[in-house]
Amino acid sequence: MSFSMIRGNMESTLATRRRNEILEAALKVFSEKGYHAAKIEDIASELNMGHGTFYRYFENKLDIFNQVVEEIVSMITQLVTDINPHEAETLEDYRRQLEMIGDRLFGLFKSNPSISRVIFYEAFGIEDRGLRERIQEVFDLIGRYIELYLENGIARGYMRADLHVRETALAIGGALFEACKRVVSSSDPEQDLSVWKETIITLIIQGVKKG
Amino acid sequence: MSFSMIRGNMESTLATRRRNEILEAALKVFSEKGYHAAKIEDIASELNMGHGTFYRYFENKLDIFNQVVEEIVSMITQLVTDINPHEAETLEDYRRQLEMIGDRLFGLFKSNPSISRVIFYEAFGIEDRGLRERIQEVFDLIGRYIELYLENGIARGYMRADLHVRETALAIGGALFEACKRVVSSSDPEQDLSVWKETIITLIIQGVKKG
Amino acid sequence: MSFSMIRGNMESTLATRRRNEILEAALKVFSEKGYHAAKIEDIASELNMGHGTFYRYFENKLDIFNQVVEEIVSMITQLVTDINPHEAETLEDYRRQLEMIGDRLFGLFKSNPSISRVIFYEAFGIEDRGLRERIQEVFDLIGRYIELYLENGIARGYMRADLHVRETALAIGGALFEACKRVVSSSDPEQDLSVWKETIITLIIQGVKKG
Amino acid sequence: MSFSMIRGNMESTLATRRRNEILEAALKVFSEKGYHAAKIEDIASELNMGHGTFYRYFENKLDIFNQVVEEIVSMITQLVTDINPHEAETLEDYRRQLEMIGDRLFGLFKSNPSISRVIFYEAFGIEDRGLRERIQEVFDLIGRYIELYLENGIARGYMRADLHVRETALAIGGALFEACKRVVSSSDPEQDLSVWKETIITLIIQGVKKG
DNA sequence: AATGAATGAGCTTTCATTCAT
DNA sequence: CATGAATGAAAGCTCATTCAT
Repeated sequence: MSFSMIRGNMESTLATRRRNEILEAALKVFSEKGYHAAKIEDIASELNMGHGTFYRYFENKLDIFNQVVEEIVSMITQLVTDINPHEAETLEDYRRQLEMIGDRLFGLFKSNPSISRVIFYEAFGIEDRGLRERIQEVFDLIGRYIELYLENGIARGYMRADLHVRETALAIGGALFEACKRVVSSSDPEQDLSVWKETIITLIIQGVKKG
Repeated sequence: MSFSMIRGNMESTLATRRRNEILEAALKVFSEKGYHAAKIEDIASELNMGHGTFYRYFENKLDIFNQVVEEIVSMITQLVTDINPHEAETLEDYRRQLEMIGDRLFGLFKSNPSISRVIFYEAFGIEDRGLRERIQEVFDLIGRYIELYLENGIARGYMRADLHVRETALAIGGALFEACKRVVSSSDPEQDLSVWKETIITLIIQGVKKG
Repeated sequence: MSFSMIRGNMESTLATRRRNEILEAALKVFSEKGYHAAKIEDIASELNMGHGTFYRYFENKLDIFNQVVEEIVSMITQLVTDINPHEAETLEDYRRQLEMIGDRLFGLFKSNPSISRVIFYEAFGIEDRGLRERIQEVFDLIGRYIELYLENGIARGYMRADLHVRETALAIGGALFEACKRVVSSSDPEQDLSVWKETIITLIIQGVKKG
Repeated sequence: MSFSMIRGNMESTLATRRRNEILEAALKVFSEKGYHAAKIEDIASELNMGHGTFYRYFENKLDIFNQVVEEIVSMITQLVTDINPHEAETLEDYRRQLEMIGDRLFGLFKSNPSISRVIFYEAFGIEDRGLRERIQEVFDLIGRYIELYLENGIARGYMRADLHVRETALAIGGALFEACKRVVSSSDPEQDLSVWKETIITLIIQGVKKG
């Protein structure tokens, strides 16, 4: 699955197609080698392309990495904001929403495992304030959405009113991302996905306590 | 708090003391600039030391980063393995253990904030299989310890027997690390720490469900 | 004033017209940015023309610079050779000739200030023996013409017979070019031009000595 | 003759000696190849030195060129400001001063012909405002000194009071530099120098007019 | 004829590492 | 042991030139 497909980009001049190819190749190379070890040459030869060509489409190495991250960020954002946090009227509804999000996030990462490697690992090694902030933003966004779910649950009366919503949301986010990482690198992702979904959802809803 | 102090290293020839100073300086520099932006020169001048001297104590740049990470890993390991997972006889005991771990982990990261920056962020940007695995190991170790707590809880009968212990443990780990990151970078760490402890513990034990 | 106008080029196929446009644009760009900083792309976009087109009219970058210089050289040559050094029968005639040359040279440089910037400054930065020699030639040509004036003056008896004509001619050339540079870059060229003409002519004819 | 000798630099740590060697080599290379064609590698191999070493002593290519120019500028400045324009009481004194300046300027350029090539030719091809201004400054300085001579001559009564001193000074400067260029590149410099001195001085003092 | 996408030689610059002092 | 001058591999980036369309 390519960036352009996911974005539903229908217009595809030769130039934009080329651009997307390079973006795709860069994602692959960055995820395999990491930002610093990746050479522009590597990206270019991935496409049997002269490395000078790269610079017709992107300013420089940091520029393309930013854009790769931007693509990923916008995919995740779309995926997260797509579900209405206020819809869930019961705990059961909520559980279904959680499952849906898990499926989607995992679907995204599985469609192109490079995405998870870049967003969860490689992106942290770059000393660029803007980039760091952009990545923080997406994690924060997810956090804020989880907050909305919790607030909705509290308002509807099926969640405890004394929750620290922000912290609880971030904690759930942490657990969620751990699940994503593990499932993506699993040897039996389908099986693991279902176990993880059950685990996360149960943990969130009931905790570990008996009864 | 220095590495050597934490490790309780009593023997301190001139050479080992120097080594520890360099390790300390390297931790600082790596955490401030990141692995790639950090120059050997930076580490050396932190100690008003010729940068050639560096190579009398460490093989090369990757070597010292590995050792910095190793120090951190062993601190965390010690801290985690220090508590006996089988001691907690009741849910209340367990809650106390969780609090203790939270305090300790946070104490470690707060004593030297560079530690958290390196272990949570900088360490990911390096393309070195051995290093990656070493870091994964420490997260896995923590996961395994949390597993032991869960198994103990199940055996003692105060936790649900149908938990996927491994996955639940990793999920808890994910939430825990998120908490650590947030508290460390908080503007009011003490206040936040107590909120986070309550949040995490409540989430783990009861989940979000009302009642 | 364009190159073609000055050369009085009447035949103008589409191709030669295009060629002249490019030459014109190149003069502008070279004078603004200097040879090395000027990109073929810059010249092309000056004409809203694809930069590939450039190579239909000129061999390469050095080629067009040479031709730009050639145009300038031939303008100056024409201007200088246009006056007959043997016409001046008296010192007064000579003074009038000098004035005329000053007016013309300055007129040329003022009609297109790029010309002076290229010939006096940019042309020196290029490492191309042929080009250097071509430029030297035009300065030498002017020198030789000034020689002819001097020889004529000596023959007619109104100049000192013991002049080192070659060196005196070159010295006068040096003073003349300095005047050109200063007038061209002056904030009040008309005023400066008349002062400079008087200065140069007086210096040449009488020197600085009183009486 | 080296930069350091001329500057009378007595202190010569290993570092400053190295620096001067590089400056010297750079002067040679820049004068032979021109700024743009000169590679850092060329300067380095001139000294059988790794090209990385260059960067221990100079920021970058433009930096060293600036410093080469700065050395030249300060030599010329020293040489020019060394003679007191108010000393000449008679035209004969003035003539002797002119001769002295000619000898010195020529002596400088002859001691290291690269100097004249850099200051008269190569320095013009660089697109760097600061550099251009610095070079203009030295030419202007010489102009201002010549002005002082003229003003002194007028005050003493041996020069015409109606001279445009500034313009006359610059014109003389133009002639003077032309002489320098020619003598430096002459095949018989000694002979040419004496002819040129006589020519310039005669031209300045008497002009070309008979009687 | 006109175009501009593609190319890669060629440059500058950095910095981990070495080693003579 | 300590030093820091020297090194050169290695990478990013530019832009004149080519050539398929």
